[in-house]
Amino acid sequence: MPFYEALMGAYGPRNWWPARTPLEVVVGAILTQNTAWRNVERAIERLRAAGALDWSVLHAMDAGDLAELIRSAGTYKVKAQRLKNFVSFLFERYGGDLAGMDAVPTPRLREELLSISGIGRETADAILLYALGRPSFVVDAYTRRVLVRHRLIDPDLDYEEIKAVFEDALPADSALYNEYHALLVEVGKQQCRTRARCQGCPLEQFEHDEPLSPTTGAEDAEQ
DNA sequence: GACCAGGCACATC
DNA sequence: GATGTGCATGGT
Repeated sequence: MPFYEALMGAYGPRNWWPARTPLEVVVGAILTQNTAWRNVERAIERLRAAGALDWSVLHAMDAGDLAELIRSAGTYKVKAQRLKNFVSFLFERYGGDLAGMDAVPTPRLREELLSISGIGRETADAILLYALGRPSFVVDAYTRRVLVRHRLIDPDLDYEEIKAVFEDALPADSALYNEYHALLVEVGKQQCRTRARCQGCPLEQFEHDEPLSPTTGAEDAEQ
């Protein structure tokens, strides 16, 4: 698995997602939409101070009050409603407990999450992977940018197609997906940001027709 | 002051 | 199906 190992060798385990509980992962996944993580952390700390990191509290809270608490995360009125949408879904369908989802197969659960207004593909996959431990690969702006810049994928693949590149190539292992995505974010943050060639990038050798990286490692999955 | 940051829904063509 | 726009804060 050279591509993965190149990243792992360069950065080591990342220990993503930076949240304490599954609830915080869900909240963070919604708040970080088009937003720097630092601003999300501030919002989560305000929620914690307000005692609002609790499904029942969030369920009972007025959307306007919630919006004020998460102001630092930007687009706060929109995100407050999106959080409320998720919490309503959680109570209506699963009794206000994420554990209620345990018996639901991942593909169906993903469809259910996508049916919630404000939960798109990346947010749904982040919740599935990082809050629920499901093997659902997360594709984000960094993933796309890094892979396109190193010519490992066609630039006009859409979200689901990029996701499939990984999921078809890798064993359905949530710990692996977790680490892989975290590593892609790390290299995306540090490299590949400008149009200039990535000097010293751990992926520098993975250009042009290098063996399509994410697929290496597939061998273990098949059979 | 422009531009970006771990998107998404909605309108429009 | 593809593209454009609003949402809105905080860092560089």
